[in-house]
Amino acid sequence: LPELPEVETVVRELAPHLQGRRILDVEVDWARTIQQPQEDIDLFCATLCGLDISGVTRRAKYVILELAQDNATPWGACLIHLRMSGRLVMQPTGRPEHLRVTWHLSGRKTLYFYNMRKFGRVWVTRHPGQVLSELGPEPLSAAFTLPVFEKRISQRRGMLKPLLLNQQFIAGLGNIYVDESLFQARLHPKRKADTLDKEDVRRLYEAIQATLRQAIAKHGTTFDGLFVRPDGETGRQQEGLAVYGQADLPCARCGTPIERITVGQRGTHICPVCQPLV
DNA sequence: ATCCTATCCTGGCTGC
DNA sequence: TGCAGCCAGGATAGGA
Repeated sequence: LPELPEVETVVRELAPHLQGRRILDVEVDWARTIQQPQEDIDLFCATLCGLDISGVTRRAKYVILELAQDNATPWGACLIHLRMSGRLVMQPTGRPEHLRVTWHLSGRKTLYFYNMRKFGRVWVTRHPGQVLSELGPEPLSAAFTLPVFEKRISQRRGMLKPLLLNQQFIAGLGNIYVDESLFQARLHPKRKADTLDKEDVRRLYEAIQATLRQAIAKHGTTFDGLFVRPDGETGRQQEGLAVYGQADLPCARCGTPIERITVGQRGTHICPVCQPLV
């Protein structure tokens, strides 16, 4: 399930293929993929054609294809959100199933967007900041300091897990890395944000960053076969997961079987001993 | 602010 | 074996 580390992996590995290339033609095979201009395939394609990809970056779980005219004048961006099952790859899978968008580029390169469950969305906009305006801070950015996190969390009272999944509170975490971060911080996902002391908050802050950094270093998690890298390879972080998908297996810290519970209607994995609900 | 439900989707699994 | 029904999961919307 693509979260921040998976999207970061996609961006890093796509960039050398896409940077500086011109968009020659675009095909859309499922109109509802196009979020902006909403479901207007012809306008979407006409807008993109002729523009150049000047950079490939990330914000939260969005891939950002920065666009320019004549490789010089900034124009705007094409945003791609993979949601559950989206894949951005540089070669076709051999089967046309689930192919939603195709970008034909200069230099005989082609970018394919596959999306089995049709949740993924694509935007083309002159003002990407407007689409991204509601997102919370980037957890690995220099601006996301411990004092910033302390202040934000002190203003909340809800359960930790739904809070960390809230993209307006902090951007980029999903089900896997929230569970992993809470385990590493030894905090129960149902703990209320206003019951944490300063040391709890510090551990959570460190755990979020460490969890994301390690996952990026391992090129993301391919847990269910959904996430693949642009070259078709899988991630490696699934081998390093401590709790996610580890139900009934012994906790690496204390040996107690990992439990799968439900928190905020979401499947959740914990060690009941290491993460007590005080 | 917080919490719950519904919606969007399909492949895979469960149970009869 | 076959098939209906359920579930996961990111994000958002609407109601309590």
